[in-house]
Amino acid sequence: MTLPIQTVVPEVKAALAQHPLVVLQAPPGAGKSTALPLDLLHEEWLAGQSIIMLQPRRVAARAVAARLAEGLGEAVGETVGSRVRFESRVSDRTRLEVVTEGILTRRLQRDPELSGVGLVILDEFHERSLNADLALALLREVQGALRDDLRVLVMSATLDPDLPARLGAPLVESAGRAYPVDVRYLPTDPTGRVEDAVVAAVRRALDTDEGDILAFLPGVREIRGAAAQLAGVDAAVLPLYGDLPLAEQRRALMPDPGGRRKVVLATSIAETSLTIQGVRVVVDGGQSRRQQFDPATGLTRMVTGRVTQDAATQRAGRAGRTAPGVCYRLWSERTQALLPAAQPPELLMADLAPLTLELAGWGTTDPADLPWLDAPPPTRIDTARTLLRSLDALDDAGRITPAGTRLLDFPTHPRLAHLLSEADDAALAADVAALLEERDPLPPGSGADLSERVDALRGWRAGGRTRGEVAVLERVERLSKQWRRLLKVQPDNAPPDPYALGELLALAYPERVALARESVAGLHKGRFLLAGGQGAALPEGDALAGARALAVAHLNMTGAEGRIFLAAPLNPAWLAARATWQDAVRWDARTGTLLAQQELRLGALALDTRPLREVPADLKVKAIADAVRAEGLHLLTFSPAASAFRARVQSLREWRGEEWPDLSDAALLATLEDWLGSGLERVRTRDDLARLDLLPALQSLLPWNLTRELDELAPTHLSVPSGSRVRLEYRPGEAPILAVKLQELFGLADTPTVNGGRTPVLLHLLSPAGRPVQVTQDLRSFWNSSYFEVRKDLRGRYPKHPWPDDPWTHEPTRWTKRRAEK
DNA sequence: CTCTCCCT
Repeated sequence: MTLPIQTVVPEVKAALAQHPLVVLQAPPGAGKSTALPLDLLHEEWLAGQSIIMLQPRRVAARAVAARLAEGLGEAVGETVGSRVRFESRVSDRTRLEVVTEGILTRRLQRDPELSGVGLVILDEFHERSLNADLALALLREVQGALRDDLRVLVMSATLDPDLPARLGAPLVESAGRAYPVDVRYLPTDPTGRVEDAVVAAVRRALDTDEGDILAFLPGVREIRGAAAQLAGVDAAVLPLYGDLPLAEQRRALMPDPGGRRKVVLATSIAETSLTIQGVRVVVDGGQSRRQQFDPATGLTRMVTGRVTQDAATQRAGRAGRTAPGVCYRLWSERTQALLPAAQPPELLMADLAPLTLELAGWGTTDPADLPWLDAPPPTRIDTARTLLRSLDALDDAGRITPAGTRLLDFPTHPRLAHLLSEADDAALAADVAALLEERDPLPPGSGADLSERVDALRGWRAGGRTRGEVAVLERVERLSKQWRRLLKVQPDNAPPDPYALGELLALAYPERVALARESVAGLHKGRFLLAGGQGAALPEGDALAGARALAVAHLNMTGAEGRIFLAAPLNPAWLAARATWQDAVRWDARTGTLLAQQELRLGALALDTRPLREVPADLKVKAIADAVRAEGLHLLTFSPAASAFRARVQSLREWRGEEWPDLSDAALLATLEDWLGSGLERVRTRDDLARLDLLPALQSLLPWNLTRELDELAPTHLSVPSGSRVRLEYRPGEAPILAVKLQELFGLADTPTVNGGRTPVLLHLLSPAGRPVQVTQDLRSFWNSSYFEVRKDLRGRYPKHPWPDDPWTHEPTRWTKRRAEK
């Protein structure tokens, strides 16, 4: 029986002969992983060099290598080899090496030219794993700079019409091989529990359909709930998820030994990684749970969301592997159209500290320089750099340090690599690093103390009593053994010093060393402040609650306060030895006073305080300036004279340009230290602030050569015909107001001006009692017309004041008629 | 009741 891929093999060969980068799209069952690579081994352009094929999972890498070797009638390790973590099966004869993605990254670090390799195949590229994206970026850089003969074949199981164009690569398409699957939509209440809906659909399928049933749920909790509800049905109900011991996984994958129908309740592990025999019905609950990195806390957390279209297609396809099948989707056809097409690439969601360190080791200080398909977000890179600097792995320019280069020798997260490379007790470091990487071997509710886990591991390894889950302990021990080999140290089964555990954790999580908050009566102890500034609490009644200081390994930030799941006590003296005395000068907004002391600080933690005898002036000025910026300019009092000065200068800035300083609220706030600095040195309280005389400080902002121009162009007062000097009211952006009794202006034709004659004032003409009767900028037309109406209204009310028939010739006066006659 | 999946 020929495989669909075989019809396009000549096309793939021709494309690779001419292009360094080729995209192959082929659905599941085409044979692209298990047949095609063997056909490429003897191509002329390969020049006798070997092929590396990447797989995202270890199980898949081993299985694919086995199928390929079988195709040649050989065993793995001859022409076809495989290499995954903990297991290498290659020989001198190996020409095709199936490896997991991280292996290639390591190999590129050691040998950037990838000597002896002519072709790299990236399988399952549609998954867009972080390591696949990194591998592609590095390989394209190698092609451009070092190896123009190196070829890359990108293989994808789903159709992405943009991919070839975005890579500038030709596309080869192949058909797949699958039986038809009848997709039926069964909308359910989206506010209900997903396990209830799945259980109902499974019961229905047991009645109406034939064959085994595979149901998708978001996680272990929902799987357990559904399994409990299905306990009575006439079928074998089997859970399937990644953390399940291997024997139980096998029970879900194999036909039921008793010949009963199977109902497999699975997480997304059954989408691609594992194939279940005999499935004819898929029930898709429509949810999936994924990890998301939160740069604000440096933590990854689990997020449950809607399934994506490409994942739903994969899930449905599981019903058609061996015969025609049915897929029940527990949502509506309308919802289906609204689902996102695919998950974002892992690179955009993940913790980028490992990637950033790899790239620094590669010599790339700015990851943006690589030819990415989707570039890693710069803010995430910044977060990663901050962490890596705190681990002494990068310098301020983003270059890798000698200590950082040592971290790359440990194939694990840089945090754990730092723990391993800097620890005094290497045997303990190996155990702790392994425990931190694996799932908790102890059951839920076992408390947060790391030493309980170390005891469990060491007790089990010494052959004493066993606490915890053996399958997990075995995985932990396998990791620990790898670290012991690298560190050249023998295992140690003695009980460790608890403080030594805390110090190890502090190497990996420096921002999570924590100090107990002062306990408030009635509230439970065990609340801590982390050096990173976040608050976190131990579970109620935890044995660690009495500790003064902790090093926290695992926590979850749900609300304002995090929950601590794994930690070790820390000697407060150890913290103090790493802290530094710092002058702390702060404005206390509550009391409105300046607080000045010295604090023994480590990040957000203050371990001790002592009085500060002499307060450095610059710190004081900055603290008060920050307080004014936080609370607002109203903390200061602008006297009428100071306000008038600001208004005059601001008016001139509007009229004459930016040679006049900016005295707006925003500008004054931004430059507080400059113009008010020396004044702030004497301030201790909010009242001191309010009493500051701002006028001299504001005047200092005006260049000396403009002080005379200020008085000429924007005088404070104008003289009027009566002889009075009348105050002007300046309003930036508008004409200044001259408010004056109209009798004082008799005979004046032209409206007075400021700004060197360019800006007429706005006259507020007042009654003898000082009430405005007319607002005008045209005095001449006032005397000629409206004056007479005003006169008619007011003559009777103010008979002692002059109201002449001819305002042009009457003597201007500020007095009544009798006083004027005297 | 933190915990989908995976990797050096």
